Amino acid sequence: MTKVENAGAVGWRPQSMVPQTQQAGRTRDLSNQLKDAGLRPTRQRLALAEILFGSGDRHLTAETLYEEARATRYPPSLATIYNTLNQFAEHGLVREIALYGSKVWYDTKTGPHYHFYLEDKDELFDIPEELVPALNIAAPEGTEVSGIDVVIRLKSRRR
Amino acid sequence: MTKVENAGAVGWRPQSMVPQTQQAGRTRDLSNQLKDAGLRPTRQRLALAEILFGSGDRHLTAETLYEEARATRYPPSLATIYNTLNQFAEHGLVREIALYGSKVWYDTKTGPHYHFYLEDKDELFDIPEELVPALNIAAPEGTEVSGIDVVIRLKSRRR
DNA sequence: ATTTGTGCAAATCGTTTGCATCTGA
DNA sequence: TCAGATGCAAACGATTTGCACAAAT
Repeated sequence: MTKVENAGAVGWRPQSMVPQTQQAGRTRDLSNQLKDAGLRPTRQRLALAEILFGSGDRHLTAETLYEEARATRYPPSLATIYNTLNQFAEHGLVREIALYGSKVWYDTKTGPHYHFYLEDKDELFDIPEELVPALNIAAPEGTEVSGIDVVIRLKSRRR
Repeated sequence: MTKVENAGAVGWRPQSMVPQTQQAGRTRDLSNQLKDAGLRPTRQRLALAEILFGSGDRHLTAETLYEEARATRYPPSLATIYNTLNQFAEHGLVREIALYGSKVWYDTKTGPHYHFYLEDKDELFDIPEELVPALNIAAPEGTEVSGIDVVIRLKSRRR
């Protein structure tokens, strides 16, 4: 990754958390959502926002998003996908997810919650709230918690 | 990373877990430890094993290990460092740690436990057992837990 | 004598960046 | 008008791989 600067956009944070006008995601709304987050609603950003926030919560990688976006009216270049995802993350519209050193995943659900990662299928999904016990671990002296990442890796039960 | 095959060596696992003759890590022991794990005790592997298991638990990246290994009698090439770490991981001598997309970390402590990651310093360390509540989350139908990764990110408390 | 490991350099993969060109306010 | 976006291709950093050579059994 090599992104020391942008280190502020990972995991959930107590902070901001822009209101996410899910559903009824008309362009108007998405446009405002972007503005509220301090981002200019450009064509490609709207295209991506539509994909990301148009329907329920999503878990995807830059590559996945790129593929989906190719079908839209203003398909962004791969570079723009990366740039945009980073910006969205910086502005709290999506959150990054910690996984093994390969690709970075993005989650449109920004609040605190944990994940299941299905190894065989390379799929990521939320762990239902009710299954998660509160994880109240005291931070060491002089530090404070900036985020908590929990990933439970799963494999299909061997026959 | 691009390592779909070797996907079996991550995180803690209920399985094997070769006995780790910590302390008193004489070459003899290390050599046997490697043999027990099914790996030929070559010079460079011994050099790495010495660094990894010679003293207490360690958390490091390929780069870190490479640097330390340069000082030994048979300094392995960077490629060998990577190959060896992968092998060690596959054979349960070390475990990989899930962090944000940059480098992969390795932990010489293979049993189940979680981590604190100090963002400012790019340092990783264990969370003391007693602070960790058991995380008993039921795996979805047709799957079984293959590993649990918990990382609590910390930042120095802002003055 | 075989099999396995090692080193080097080249190759890959995910991601970032420089720069000339567009676009939204 | 003009700061901010976008696209492209080149640059990058971490990791893997192909192949000729060396070492372990």
